[in-house]
Amino acid sequence: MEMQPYDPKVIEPKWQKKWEEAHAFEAESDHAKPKFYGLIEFPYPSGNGLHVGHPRSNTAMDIIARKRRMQGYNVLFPIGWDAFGLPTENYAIKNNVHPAAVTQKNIDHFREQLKKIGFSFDYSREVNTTDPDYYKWTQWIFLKLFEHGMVFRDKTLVNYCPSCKVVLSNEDSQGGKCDICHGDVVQLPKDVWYLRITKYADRLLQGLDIVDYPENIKQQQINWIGKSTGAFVRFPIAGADESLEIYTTRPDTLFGVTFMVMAPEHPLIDKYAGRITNMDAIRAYREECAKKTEFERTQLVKDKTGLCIEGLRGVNPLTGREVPIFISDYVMMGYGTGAIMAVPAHDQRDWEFARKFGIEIIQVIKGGDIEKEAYTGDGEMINSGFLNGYTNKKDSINRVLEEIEKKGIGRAGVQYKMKDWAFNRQRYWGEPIPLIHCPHCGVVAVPYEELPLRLPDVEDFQPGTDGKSPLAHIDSFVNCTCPKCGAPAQRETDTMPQWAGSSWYFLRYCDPHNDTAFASREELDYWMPVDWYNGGMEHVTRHLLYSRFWHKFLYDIGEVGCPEPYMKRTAQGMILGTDGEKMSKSRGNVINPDEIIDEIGADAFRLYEMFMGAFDQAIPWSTNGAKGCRRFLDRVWRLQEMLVPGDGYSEGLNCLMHETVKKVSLDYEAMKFNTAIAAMMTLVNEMYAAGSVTMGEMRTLLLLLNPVAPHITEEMWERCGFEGTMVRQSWPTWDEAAMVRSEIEIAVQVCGKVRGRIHVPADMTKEQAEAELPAREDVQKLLGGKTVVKAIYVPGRLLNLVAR
RNA sequence: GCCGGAGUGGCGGAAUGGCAGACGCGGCGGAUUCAAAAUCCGUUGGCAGCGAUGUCGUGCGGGUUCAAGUCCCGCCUUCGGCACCA
Repeated sequence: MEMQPYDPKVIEPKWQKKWEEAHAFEAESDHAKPKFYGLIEFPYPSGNGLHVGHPRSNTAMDIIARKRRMQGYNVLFPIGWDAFGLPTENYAIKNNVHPAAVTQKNIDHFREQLKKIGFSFDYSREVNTTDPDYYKWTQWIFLKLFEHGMVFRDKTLVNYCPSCKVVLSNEDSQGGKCDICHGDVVQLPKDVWYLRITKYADRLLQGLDIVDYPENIKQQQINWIGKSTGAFVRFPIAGADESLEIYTTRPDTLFGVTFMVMAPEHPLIDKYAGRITNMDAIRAYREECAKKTEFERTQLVKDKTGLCIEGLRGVNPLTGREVPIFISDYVMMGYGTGAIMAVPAHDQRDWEFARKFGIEIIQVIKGGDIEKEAYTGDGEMINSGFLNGYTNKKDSINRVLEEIEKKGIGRAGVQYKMKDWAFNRQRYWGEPIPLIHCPHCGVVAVPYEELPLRLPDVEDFQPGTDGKSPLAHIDSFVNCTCPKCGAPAQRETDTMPQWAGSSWYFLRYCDPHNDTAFASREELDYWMPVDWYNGGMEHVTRHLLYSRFWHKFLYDIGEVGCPEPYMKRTAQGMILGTDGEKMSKSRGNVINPDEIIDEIGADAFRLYEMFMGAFDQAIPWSTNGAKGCRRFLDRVWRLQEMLVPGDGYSEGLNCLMHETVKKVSLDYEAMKFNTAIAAMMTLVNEMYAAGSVTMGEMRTLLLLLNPVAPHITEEMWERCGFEGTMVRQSWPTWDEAAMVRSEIEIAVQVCGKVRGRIHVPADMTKEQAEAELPAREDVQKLLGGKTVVKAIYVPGRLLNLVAR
């Protein structure tokens, strides 16, 4: 009988429908079972539809989730939509439609695309951040943060994107570029709502010790948090009743201070404007600095600019020595105290500044050549009063800190590069911030029972030129009464950033339909923490940090039971265009997943995305490579023609079967999908070489391949007449004993070079082999008359003969 | 400048210190076909040789070792992240 050819267009929809009807992938309510919570970053449903990067991340977790089900776990593998955000809002403005309508359309399109790839998501737990039933709880958590003093308003210099017309957090403006439109960000003084993430800086660092993240992700977070230890020291201002406080990591160099520097925006300058004799020049310099873009300020580091503040002098609190105070934009207002003590002998930036302005350089640590550059190494302390003779940096820092505290001129302290999270956006398509401005009571929280505070319908989503959110123009939204005193009051009109909804969505998945809590504690305690979270590297210093922060806060107020949300994090590499460049519309190198699936089927598409290279590395797309994966599935399909009876493994394939089960099982766990698939390809090649496949061999092969290629394996499972569907079969096991061969082939090296191969008994010991093998005839032949000095036998591998 | 990766055939990439190049793509030869596609079989790192075989080969220069793609020291190139962070 002629066998039907492999036709994914028929079998893929067939099985997708069957799975859906059987609710095959819905998490079970049975809390007695061991659980596995696998998570992928929920997508932003953009108008462009799915790109080939989504399936790479999703397939990887899908493989793990499917394997876990077969291992007997109760698996939660959810999906949802991170749907607030500017691209949708901008599209809505441009096309004159409501963002909610755009969002719904995009979500429907995404869901349809994901279903076509056969991911084993639990669609019954879908969440959507723009759904009022969801953002009610985003607002609820915000109010909890507010209640606990974690929300504050401050007028400071903030990152502002003139093109998107929004204030951005530090995380959203890395490198001085807007994260949304990639345009230049400017610094403006603005009144902004902040979340006190810096209060959690230390905890966010410590938490990294108990989680399983790749080292580079940990490092990036550590660098972003940027903790440094040092000291705050007050330098009295000569002739005034006030001090200029500085932060330094090198208090041991206090005796080498020859000047001080303030940031251009430092408030003390205005306070003493009357005493400063060159205030006009100072004002001119400040204006010059304000005009510089982030790029100019950071890239032109070679040439330091600045100006001496005439009429203000600082006094070194340890030596009594008077030093000049400068203003310069190499000191930032946003870090430390906005002022520094300058030690040109031992800090390269101070050294360059001193050289330019002809300031004295006093060496206090022996070493280097301070005529050429600052010496930042260790050495014996000199010119440093009570510190003279100290040779250990730690000791001298401890000694000087002791002295500073004794004299009451400062204290030890820490600083972080991370800043508080600028949290409000002047845009429409986000969660309304549930706060009310009352003329009598100040800022008042919207009562919990009034949540969700819904987004009002508006005609015009365009942000105002006045820097206000579109909501500010809706009187019916803005005007309200104060919940405290009943007086007429006004609502906050800014919305939350896109990162708000994604900071806790993994909690909602645990209990997505709960309308009395964001999730019940019982469900949270069962499912949390997330066992395995896969996503992209671009979220390491944004979403990953923000959500850890929210989670730790919820933990502190007793709402969740675990201190870290994600036990294990992995990250996939980016898929590049066939030209090796990042995919982009403008380059015209975008691969459309729909077209690939249409051509080779979803299973081959999944297979190729996992096979193309190391999972965590960037990799260019290869059209032929993808076809090769389809070819492999065709070969698997045709194995049906070679089926012979037998539940076990045939003698010739027995070893390889066990080896492959082991290899594939371990490689999936390590996300080494490429080598797992290679092992299955080798097995299939050997089956062809053998000319027949037993039922038992077929069964195992289908089980191993199922997580990667679920449709074809289900279809073949059915055609082979195996029981049930594959979803809840048991994962195959291997037997180490079965993998031992009686005789093995090893390489023979002479002086480290391979000269030939011989067969030896597998159970030969090292001693035995080294004593007996050199004398063997086939070994002697390879020696070419040389005399063996030493023999080294590596069991199962090789024999190396050192010979003369 | 700092932090973290990566440099291996024509290409994507494999290799607990132990036979470099698994697996796939591409190429070449053959079978099948009227022909092509598809499929199947064989072959495929460079150089020399009809051949067995020899020889050179994992970015560069040293080193450790019986044995180095892998470990150590010193560089180069490249990608990603941060960056005047006191």
